[in-house]
Amino acid sequence: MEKKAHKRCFISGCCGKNDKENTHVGVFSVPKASLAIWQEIIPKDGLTTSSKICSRHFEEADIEKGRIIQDKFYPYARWSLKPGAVPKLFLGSSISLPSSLPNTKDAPQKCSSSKTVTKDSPIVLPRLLPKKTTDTPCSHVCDPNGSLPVNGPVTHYILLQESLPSLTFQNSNMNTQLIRNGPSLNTPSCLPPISPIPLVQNHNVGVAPFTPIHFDHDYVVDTARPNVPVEKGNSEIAAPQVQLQESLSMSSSAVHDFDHCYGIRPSSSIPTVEEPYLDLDAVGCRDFISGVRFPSAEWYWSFNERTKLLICSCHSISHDGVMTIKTVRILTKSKVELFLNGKSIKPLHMKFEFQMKKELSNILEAFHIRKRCKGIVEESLTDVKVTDKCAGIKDGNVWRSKECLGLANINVLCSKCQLLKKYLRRMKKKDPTNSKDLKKNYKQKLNTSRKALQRMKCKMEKYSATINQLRRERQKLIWNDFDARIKMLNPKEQLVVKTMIAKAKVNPGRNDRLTAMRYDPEFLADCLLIKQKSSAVYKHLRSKGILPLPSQSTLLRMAKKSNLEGLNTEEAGLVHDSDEPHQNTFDSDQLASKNLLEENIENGSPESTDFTEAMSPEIVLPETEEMIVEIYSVE
DNA sequence: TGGCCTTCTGGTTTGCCATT
DNA sequence: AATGGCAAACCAGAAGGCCA
Repeated sequence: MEKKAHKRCFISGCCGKNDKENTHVGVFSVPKASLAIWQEIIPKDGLTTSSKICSRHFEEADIEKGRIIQDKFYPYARWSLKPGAVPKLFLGSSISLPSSLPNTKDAPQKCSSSKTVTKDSPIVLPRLLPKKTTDTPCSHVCDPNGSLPVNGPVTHYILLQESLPSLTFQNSNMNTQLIRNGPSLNTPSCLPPISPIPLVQNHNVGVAPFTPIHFDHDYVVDTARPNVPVEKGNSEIAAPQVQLQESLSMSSSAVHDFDHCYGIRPSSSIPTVEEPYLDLDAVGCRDFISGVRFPSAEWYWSFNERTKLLICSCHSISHDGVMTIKTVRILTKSKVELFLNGKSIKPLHMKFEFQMKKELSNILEAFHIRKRCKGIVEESLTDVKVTDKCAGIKDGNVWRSKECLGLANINVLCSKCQLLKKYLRRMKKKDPTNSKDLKKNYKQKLNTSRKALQRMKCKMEKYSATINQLRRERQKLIWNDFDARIKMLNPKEQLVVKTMIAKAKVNPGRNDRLTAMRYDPEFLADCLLIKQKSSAVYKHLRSKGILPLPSQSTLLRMAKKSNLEGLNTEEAGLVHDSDEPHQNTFDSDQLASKNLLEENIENGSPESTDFTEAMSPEIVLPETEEMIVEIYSVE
């Protein structure tokens, strides 16, 4: 659909909008404020505010096509001209841009981009342009399938970075030809020589192809080895086996593959009797026992002719009703074995050999005197918890050693049970649950812990005081240095830093609002100036935290207040100290604003005709100008 | 072809809330 | 009560679309 003429560019008649290749071409209206300037620049008569000028007549820098946020470009749906932008390119009325002509719509649009003028070039006026170019609307036609013939001076090119590695270069006097995927591109000789990029064999990896490789670990994977029999030549392995075989009296011909070598000894419990057993008849037995004195009347002899067993026994019943049977068996003519309730015992400090009958009588006497080990009957030890490794056995409320000797020593316990008793007492101390006075122990522990806690608190207070003192000293040093450095800044910079510090001291309320923040009036005045110059910049500076700027409503209230107070600029803090040797960073801006205001006055601005008259409160000025007048009226 | 309307964008004003 | 902050409503200018 052909664009209507009134929407075409006033200068070239191009359509604007999107061309055939969907390349966006903006069309701008003539700003009212710039109409007079544009009429002077554009030689064609009849330019009105309703006229449209396409973007091809403006430099790229004058067109806002989007914004960059965090290094990412976000294009505007509608392009706009920057303030003060004027058309500079192809301003001749008779010229028609190649890609914008209605009758050359099929011409590729990319050519137009190559026909523009570089920024360093002067403004191209109509007289500098070719008088007649309509016959050859595009002097160089882009052929996407072939090479690009250049019939005229080419001003600039776009080099694709990703194409560089695959390019080869062919130098010539005038042009350098770039070959990329078949089609060749001509580049001017003015372009700097492009050094070929070394090809890297690794794909997409910046690693040198011959970088030596170092492994962190060395693994040797070996195949599974069969179970090899032990060779006889290996003495380290074979020796234990031989030893084992010898110890076990096993056949030496057998081959074994043992992991461990254990030596098994014969039991030592088998009594080795060197002397022959007592072999007496009744008469001989009577002769043997004659002359042996009994320790008491309970003792008596007994002899079994069949088994040739000669024993001397004693049955006694204790006061608690426990029967004890002590037996002395005559093994040989010089050895005896003692039994207690049928169990062989070997009490300490007793003899088991004798030479004379008197010595046998002494053995019986000693055996008679010795009392039976009663076991550990202490009530406090009945509930002691022991491990499985304990050598004691609990029978009812009586502890007894597994190796109880049967006969007590001096006390009522044998030596084994005596040891067990000590052990049980130790376990009782270790196990607090076995303690009767558990509550007492806990109280003692509690008191001990309280005392320890008190000591720790005292230490902590002492250390805290030390830490706080060190912190204060450190802070003092920091602030001294900080103050010294701040004083090196100019007053405006000091004000900014102080405002930042004040903002940092404010406790953020709900929603992180710094409602307790109080700005310096002078700082607020500067903020208002920034806001008046560019609201977008102000928002950016504030949102990004570049400067500690107040909210817009704050600025507005401040401005209103200053107006309501009868332009009392000093109270409103809008006046800069004229005696200040350092000029703040906005002085140049204020000067520019002042100049602009004066220009408006000279041009017959309806607000005022004289600068001094603008100070009069009767004259109603826009707030922004009023602020500027306030500032410079004092200066 | 000119004018009107819609849409988009940025700026301003207002009201409400929270904190000191 | 004073102050700061935020969000929504409102307004203005410019770009683009539509229509007689």
